[in-house]
Amino acid sequence: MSIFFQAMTVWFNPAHSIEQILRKIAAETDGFDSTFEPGVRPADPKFGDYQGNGVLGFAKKRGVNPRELAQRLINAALASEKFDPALVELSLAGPGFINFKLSPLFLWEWQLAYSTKADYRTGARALKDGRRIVIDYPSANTAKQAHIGHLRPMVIGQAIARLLDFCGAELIRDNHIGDWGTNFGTLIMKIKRDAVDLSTLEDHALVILNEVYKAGSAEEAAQPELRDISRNELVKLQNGDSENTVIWEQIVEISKAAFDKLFAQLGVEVDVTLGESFYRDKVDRVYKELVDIGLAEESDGALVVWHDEVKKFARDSERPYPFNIRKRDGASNYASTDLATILYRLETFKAEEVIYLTDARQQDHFQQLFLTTEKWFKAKGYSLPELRHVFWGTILGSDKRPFKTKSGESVKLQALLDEARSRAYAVVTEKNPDLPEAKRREIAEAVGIGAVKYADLSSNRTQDYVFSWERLLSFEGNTAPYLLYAVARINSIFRKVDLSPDAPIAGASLPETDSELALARKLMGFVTALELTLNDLRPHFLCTYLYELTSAYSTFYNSDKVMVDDAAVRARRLILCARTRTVLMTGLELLGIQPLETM
RNA sequence: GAGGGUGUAGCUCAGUUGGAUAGAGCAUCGGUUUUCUAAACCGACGGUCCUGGGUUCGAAUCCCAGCGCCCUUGCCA
Repeated sequence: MSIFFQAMTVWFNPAHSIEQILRKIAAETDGFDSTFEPGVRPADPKFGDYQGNGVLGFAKKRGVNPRELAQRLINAALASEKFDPALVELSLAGPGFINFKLSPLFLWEWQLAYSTKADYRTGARALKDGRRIVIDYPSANTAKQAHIGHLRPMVIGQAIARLLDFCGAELIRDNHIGDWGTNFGTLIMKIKRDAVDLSTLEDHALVILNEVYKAGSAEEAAQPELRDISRNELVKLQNGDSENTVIWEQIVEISKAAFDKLFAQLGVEVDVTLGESFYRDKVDRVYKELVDIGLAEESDGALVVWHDEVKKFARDSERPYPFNIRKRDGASNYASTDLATILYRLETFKAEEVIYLTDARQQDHFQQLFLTTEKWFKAKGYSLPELRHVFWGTILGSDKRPFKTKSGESVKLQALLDEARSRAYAVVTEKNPDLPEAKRREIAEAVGIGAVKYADLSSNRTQDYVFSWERLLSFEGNTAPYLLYAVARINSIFRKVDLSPDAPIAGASLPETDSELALARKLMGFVTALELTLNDLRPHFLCTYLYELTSAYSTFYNSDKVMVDDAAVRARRLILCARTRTVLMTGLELLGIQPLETM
């Protein structure tokens, strides 16, 4: 690095640093003031690495020539000596853009300064520095076999949790299971009617429970008088009846055991499991406080909260739509327990932020929940955590209808995972018939499960997406196999040269070829990708980045041979391989996908 | 009726929140291997960004009015 510019170190996050420096310089430059926002963002590589657009809007408001103003800022920036010309080049372009082009020296210094996962982690920690966040996931329901609808909360929730953790949040993963709902009345009714002995069911217990519930519901539909019995069983349970409590405990245990099996396969981690039942003695305080502050009132025998300022929820709207927090029969519902849960998370976990993960259909519920909480906490003087609802669309089949089996049943999650494994195994066997079977099984596990996860993460979560085995297991395009394959090829190179990918590599020259430079640039983009992903909690930003990085690597791999005779060239290419491997592996792990040594 | 999501290449999807000539993958056509894993790479073809107005230096992106599809809309979660 130039000795004349000792103030300038290689910025971990260049867009941020350039933005900050420019803001400071502008404040001391004629024609600007402290309201000036430089607007620095990544640029199309043909223009540079970053561009600043802020001058355009600023100049327009003041009726001055944007090009002249931008030039003045460039001059001031150069005079400040904050921009070492050996590292970054500034230029004026178009109607008043400022382009920043990083030199090969900068790109290289960056690779040398930030080389390990720990380095990235250290840099990323600033993003959520110590913030106490409760993430509500995957919040499975009980007494029901998991189906494809349970995939997204597990996969998306896991990715977001890992990301928050990586970026420095103090995270509590709270599995808020649905273990206290109306369905237990029906279940207990049917279990008693048929004298089902839950303790003898063993492995297939959940399947039986699933069928018991279905049969029970069907009978209720046919014989409405059974509903009263079910309702009574629920009331008895809620009042602590010992016989019903034993049955309830068995059901919950069976459900948890089944979900634990899926969690293990999908890598879902949970810190606490506090289901709805945990809050059964905490809802009375909610009713009391909401009534005391005049927020909740009786309506048709139920206790409800009206939000008249929102058209849809107002009491005088065409279809009244209150937030029902206690049912007419006095039983709690998920609004009651959700409210009690927020209070608990504030008082016990000291949550500064609570993130809920559910599908898009529950948006009304969360809007009402958040509105109610805001008013309630304000009236009581409780501090209000930031409340976020992270939602997603439906998984569709090729007919654009929700993904179903050929017979029209919902696809069981276990069956989906098994099919992913067997399809991946078939492909591995076709491509690498000589590998031992155990090895092929191991690869199929990572590729199959990884592919299903990646398909779920790589498109914008708020939209529905079309599920296609052929596409998600393809090695072309934005897929897990494509990314995993790149990692495997890098590993192969290091085996060939007999070096550890994590070992320091000395004697490298600066990158020169187009594909080396493009790859080095892309590697720096990891920070921006993390930031973007975190802001909106949309994992597909990270996926898109990893795909682009892999694509840049593949181009490099095909055009620039690593194992060449020139030691300096070979060293720099090995460094690029090592960095690509680190970023890809770090990114894949954040997404919950296990990288492979070989494929 | 109200609210939310959505509409971009034949198909599946991106598009860093208003920036420069709208991008990928698949499909189609053509090319690359005595070279580190060809499960790869390179190139060509392909666009009324649903329609019509508006805002401005600049719009796929923002505002208004329509149209299409999906979802939600009182005691399931």
